[in-house]
Amino acid sequence: MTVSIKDVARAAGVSPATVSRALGAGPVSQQLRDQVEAAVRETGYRPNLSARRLRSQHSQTIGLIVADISNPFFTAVARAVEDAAYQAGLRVILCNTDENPEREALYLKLMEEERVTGVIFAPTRMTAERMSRQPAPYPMVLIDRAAPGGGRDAVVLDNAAAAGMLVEHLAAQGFARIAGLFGNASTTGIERHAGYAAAMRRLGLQTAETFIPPSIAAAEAEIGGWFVRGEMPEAVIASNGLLLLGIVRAMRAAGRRMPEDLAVAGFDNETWTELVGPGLTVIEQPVAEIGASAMRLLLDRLDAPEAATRKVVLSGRCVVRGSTVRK
Amino acid sequence: MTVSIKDVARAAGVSPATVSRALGAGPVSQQLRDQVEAAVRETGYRPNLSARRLRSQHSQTIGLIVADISNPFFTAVARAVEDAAYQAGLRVILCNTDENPEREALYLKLMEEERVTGVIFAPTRMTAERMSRQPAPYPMVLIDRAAPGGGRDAVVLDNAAAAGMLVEHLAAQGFARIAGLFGNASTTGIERHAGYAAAMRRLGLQTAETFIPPSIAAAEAEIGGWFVRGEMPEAVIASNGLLLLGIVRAMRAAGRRMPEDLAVAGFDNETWTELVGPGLTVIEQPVAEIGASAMRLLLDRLDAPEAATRKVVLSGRCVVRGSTVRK
DNA sequence: TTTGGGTATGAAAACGATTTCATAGATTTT
DNA sequence: AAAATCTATGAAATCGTTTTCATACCCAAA
Repeated sequence: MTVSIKDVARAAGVSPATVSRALGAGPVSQQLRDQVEAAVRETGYRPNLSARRLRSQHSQTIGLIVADISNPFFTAVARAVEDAAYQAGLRVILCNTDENPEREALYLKLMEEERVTGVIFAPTRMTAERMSRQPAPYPMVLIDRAAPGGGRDAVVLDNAAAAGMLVEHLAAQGFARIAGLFGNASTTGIERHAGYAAAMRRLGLQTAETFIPPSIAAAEAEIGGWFVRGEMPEAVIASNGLLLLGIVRAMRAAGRRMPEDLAVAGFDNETWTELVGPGLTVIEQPVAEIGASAMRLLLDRLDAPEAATRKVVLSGRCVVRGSTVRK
Repeated sequence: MTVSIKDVARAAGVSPATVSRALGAGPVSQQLRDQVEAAVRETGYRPNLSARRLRSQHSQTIGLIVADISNPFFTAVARAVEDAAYQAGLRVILCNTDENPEREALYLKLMEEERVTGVIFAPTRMTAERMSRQPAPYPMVLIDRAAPGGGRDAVVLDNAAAAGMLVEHLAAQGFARIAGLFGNASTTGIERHAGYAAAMRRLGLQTAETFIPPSIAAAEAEIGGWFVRGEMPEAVIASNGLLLLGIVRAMRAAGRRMPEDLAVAGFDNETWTELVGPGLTVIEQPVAEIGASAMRLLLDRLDAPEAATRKVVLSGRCVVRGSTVRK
């Protein structure tokens, strides 16, 4: 039924080995090369990647495991990774864990069974901790969230500094009671909180932090509660795009205005952040550079499996908009 | 180096065939089954999917080729497809073409080489036309955009009806000069235009349509031009999320208000549409159902390769918000 | 002229699993 | 008790490639 390299060999009047060499980079005379090419067209031959991978023992494939494919941050990073991988002649298997440790384990195992060359992975906090202890069965680069203790190659944002930038900007605008809303599932939430707390302390301000699950609904409920109970800060920082969205929703529902009723700042410069209300002040991450750096680290790791682990820390950019600027 | 089924067999004191059967569904005594299980743990064995697929001649994998992974419509559909595929014991390879026919061709070929069981595909207009002529080398279901002439299984929105709903809603609100902005790369743009034109004719109104590339920048430039030249309609319909975003941007840049200066309606109920200005009136697509239906069609097709092709047409829902409601 | 070293090619082994086929033993039927 | 049927297991073939190994040829060097 399916046409194999043998059929092509027969059609071209050569041996299977020659077909393989002609299709690859082997030494084959121009004449036979042409014959093979013609036979391929004639027979409609398509190489079988499973057979190729099995025999040659390398998959030319990397895995990219992200926490949430509907988060623009990850789609942007994925795009950069794909571009770089394509340049290097590698294919990418994209997997989405939905921040679910079970699915993380599932995909990590699957990558092993696919015999991937390497993996780029954005783990939940739980799995990140495990990562720093266990050795991986394949080269791995962590993105967005690093393993505590740093036993792994990683590319991350300078989360503490970025959170500090937001606090300082808000303080400079005259806000003193600055609250923080942090995701409790990833290490970024922890780090951003640390940066927030440090900056507040530096400025002699009192912290007011809340850790919640990284969902729109959780943030909306939390802020809604503040309104109901009347315990309002002057400003609030959200540690990711989902929480930011929840805050905006809650404010609309309650008919409050930014920044008069509550100044709002957050992370991730998604397309819509410039369009709601007076525009939202956010930290913009260098998404393309994160993806490209991760790929670089992975390729380097393939060359030198035993080299010391490296951690690339990139800086965010503070995009100031109306949501934090007093008129 | 790598541990194979033979190593497990040796460790368990049985033949490789028995290991294979124990791991799969073969008839094996409980005692040997336990021995094998212990040997697997002991050796750290992981099956080699390439070998398995090569021998068993089925990949248990489907391809999902979408036009733009950063479009929430496609991420939502992808999620539904993945869930359904997982239920059916199939894996999904997700590919992103960026509306680029070259990348479409690349991935279609790759799917062949991966020997996928089937493919779910959202083609550009150009490729959709080719699809209706050429037979596919594997079962295929089109989503979002159908092949003209309908030689393929497909799941689509009733685009004409949906566009008609928007026109009628706007007309009912008292808008008469209703312009339309349509993407020129996909069949959806064409169909939505047809629905728009038909509804306008029905209502005795004059059409004013523009076809542009599906990008934020293109829409922004187009609308910006209208403002500059002062040739403003009362309302505008955008045929997809990107164009809608461009319109909103142009209006903010020019300091215009919705719906006073221009009523705005569009497609795709993305999270941010409820948050900008007075909220945007949009057609909400049944994304989960689209993904689930596509998977259903594909599974049916696998069962009955020669059955007549089917086209599932789903209805959109009109979500009315402030951008089209006169106060 | 003989020898040596490339070079292009084919035959056959190998990759790691599944599956067919054969067989020994247990169980049922006559 | 003999024959027939099942059942669990192992040996070996097989999937479609790539890669080693052997070989025949050609050309340059001795």
